[in-house]
Amino acid sequence: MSTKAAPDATRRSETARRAILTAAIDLVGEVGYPKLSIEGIAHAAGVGKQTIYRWWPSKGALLFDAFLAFAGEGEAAALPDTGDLAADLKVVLRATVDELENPRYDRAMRAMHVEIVNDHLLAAEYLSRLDGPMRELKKTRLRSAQRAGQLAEDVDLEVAVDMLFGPVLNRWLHRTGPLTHEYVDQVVDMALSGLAPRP
Amino acid sequence: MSTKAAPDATRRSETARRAILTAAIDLVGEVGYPKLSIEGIAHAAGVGKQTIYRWWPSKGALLFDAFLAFAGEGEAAALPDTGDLAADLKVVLRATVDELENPRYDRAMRAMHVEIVNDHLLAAEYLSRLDGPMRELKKTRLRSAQRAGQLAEDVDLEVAVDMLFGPVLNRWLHRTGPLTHEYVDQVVDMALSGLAPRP
Amino acid sequence: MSTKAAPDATRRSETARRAILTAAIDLVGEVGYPKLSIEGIAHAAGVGKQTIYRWWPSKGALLFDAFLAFAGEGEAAALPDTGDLAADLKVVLRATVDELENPRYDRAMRAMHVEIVNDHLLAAEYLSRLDGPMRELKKTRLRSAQRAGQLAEDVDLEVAVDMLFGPVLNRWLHRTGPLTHEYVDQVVDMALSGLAPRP
Amino acid sequence: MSTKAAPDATRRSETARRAILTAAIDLVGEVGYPKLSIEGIAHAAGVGKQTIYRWWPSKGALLFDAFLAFAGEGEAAALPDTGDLAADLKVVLRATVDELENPRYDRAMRAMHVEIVNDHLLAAEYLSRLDGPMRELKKTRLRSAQRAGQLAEDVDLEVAVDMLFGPVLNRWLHRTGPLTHEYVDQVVDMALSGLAPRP
DNA sequence: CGCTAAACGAGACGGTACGTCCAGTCTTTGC
DNA sequence: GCAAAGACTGGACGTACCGTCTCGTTTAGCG
Repeated sequence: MSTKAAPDATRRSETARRAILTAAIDLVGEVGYPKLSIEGIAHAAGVGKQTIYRWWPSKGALLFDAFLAFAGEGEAAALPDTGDLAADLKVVLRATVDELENPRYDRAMRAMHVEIVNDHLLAAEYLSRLDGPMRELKKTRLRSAQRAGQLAEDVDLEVAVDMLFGPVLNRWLHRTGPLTHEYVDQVVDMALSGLAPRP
Repeated sequence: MSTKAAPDATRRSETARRAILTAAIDLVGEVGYPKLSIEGIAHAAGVGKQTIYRWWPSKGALLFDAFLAFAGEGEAAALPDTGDLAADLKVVLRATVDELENPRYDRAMRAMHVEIVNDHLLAAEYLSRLDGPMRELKKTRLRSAQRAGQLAEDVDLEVAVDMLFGPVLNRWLHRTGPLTHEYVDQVVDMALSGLAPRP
Repeated sequence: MSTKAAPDATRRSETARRAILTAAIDLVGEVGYPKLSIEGIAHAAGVGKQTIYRWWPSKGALLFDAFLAFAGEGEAAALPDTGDLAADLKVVLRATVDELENPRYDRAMRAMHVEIVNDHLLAAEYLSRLDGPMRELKKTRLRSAQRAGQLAEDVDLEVAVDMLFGPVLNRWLHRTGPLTHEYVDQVVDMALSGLAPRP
Repeated sequence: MSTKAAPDATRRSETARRAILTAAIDLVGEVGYPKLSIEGIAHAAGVGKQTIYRWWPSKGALLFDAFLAFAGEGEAAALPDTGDLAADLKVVLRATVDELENPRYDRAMRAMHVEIVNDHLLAAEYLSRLDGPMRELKKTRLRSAQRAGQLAEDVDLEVAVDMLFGPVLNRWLHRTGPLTHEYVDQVVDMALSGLAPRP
């Protein structure tokens, strides 16, 4: 039995919640993650610090919610399926890099990744609430391709998703090279046809 | 012309430098990156804080040097080349995941990545001093394979490296799944033969 | 208009305030003024440094408040007035030197003077809150003596106070000689009758 | 037997010594005592820190020497003796307040007093090398007046000096009022004739 | 006159304290 | 009766100096 009363979510102020999430996203975009502080968010949101601590266990969790609330809003329910797997994947990956090139989105996304890298719980949360659903959509599209004979039957879809998105995400995070449409096209083509020579 | 006199490197204490780098690596392994402090490193190294600030501009730069000093020591000069590309790549990637599974290495590596993600200058340093040389070794091995007809002639080696290592690094950083030998074997096979069905 | 919000005095913790003042006086008595540090006071008072910086602009101001709080507590409302001016003044000055001989008081007092000597604002504060009121009491007693014909009518009381207390304070601060009851008696007698021979 | 070789005064660099003393006086006049640092003096004098530490045990001792070297240069060998005691004393005291009103002198003098107040050894040094000789001159003049019948025969000259200079020094140090020629005239007159009414 | 030892400038070193910022908790007050 | 406001303890930040300790480089005096 806990001595500390759990906050009663029914009484939660929706105004405050929105203000906090908005302030968090705005601030991380303005000052960058390393200079982001709870105090700064509270001030910008016109909210007491306690109101933040009452509802979020960590800066990462707050950032995560903020990210979900804004980035996740216009999320598609399914990936395009024109029948041409390569073309569809290129569309999706090009959209992804376009998003990542937007400085606001980029900064928030990097901030979230920084938190995830060092916080197991947050990583789990991320997997189940953001990465998981997205991954499911991708696997659905790949499964459709598999049925259409455009993907080898013995391909592990989980790994296939990694093959397509891993290189791109990695290049973005580590800035190992420019993130262009040409690059993602190459990745898609290479992933589909393989590095080894075709007979 | 700078108004601030640069420290005179010839008078630098090698003892202090080693103690600081060692302490940094040790501490990041013990307490993790978010709880790592310059003050803590200085104390553990038996060194004044100023001695750290005199020689490193940021915690990230220090971490980077520490990482270079220790992780880079036993670095191979070339990747194995037995003639069997797939087997060689699997050896390398298995060794990589083994390293990443070592908690000490894992924590230091994550710490460095966190710094790199938010610090352009450090990222550039990382590219030129750590990632670049490693990438060159990988490309050399792939080039050899290309000459041997085990790799398609039109493959962009830069992207090929991304295809092989990106998925693994990504899974490690984001913990999207277990990092096993089986997984890297799958990645290598899939990258070489492609996702599309072979005729 | 200030950009920095002034602290809200109504929310101030009386507990912390008392602990800080007490610690300041105790520490200056123990380690002496030159080794007195804000950090030391904060630690001894079980208080965060910020709580000191929030309410006092300088070490001198804190010391001054501490001094006021403790030394000023048992302050007399008026100087003795038995009708015998010389005797009354000797009583007061003897009490003063007794206080100054108390090492605790002596150290705190010296510390305050050091701050005052180099800080105009603090000096002004000192004049209005400590020296001024005391001086008024002294002048009141002298005025009474003047009415009783024991003091020349054309004597400037301000200067008269200096004549009586200046030599004693000076000898104390500069240690130009022993501070004894005999000495203050001499000062009083000499100030009243003058150095020139009486006819 | 000491392990530490005493510095060999015969090899001492007169250039460095002068540069240090000059820099000390200049700096204390510019930045004030509380912001005066050994490092700053060394830099301004174009001298290594060690050269200061080699020859002076403390900042106070250095300041004291600097003060002696500059303030003591034009020191008179005797006080004026025109036969008119009051006039002579007024001349001396007016000259004193003029000096104290010079900001450069004022700051250096205050700095020295601060050191003296908290350092017994320095205070003793001050008494024997600066205050003592000056006091002797003053007593000599008073003794002359005593012989001329302008001073009561039973007056303790030590205390008499305090009566004349104590009030002025005190007003200067504590800024209890303006330091004017009128003020010192009043002090001299009052000290000579006494506060009590003359019959 | 050339050797040598000390003093010199420079500045890195282990430290202490500075004054600021923020984390996370606790308290008061206004709506 | 909740939440804004914000004071509280705690502790890391990056800076400034402390006093000590080498470094090479003059420089003085002796042999």
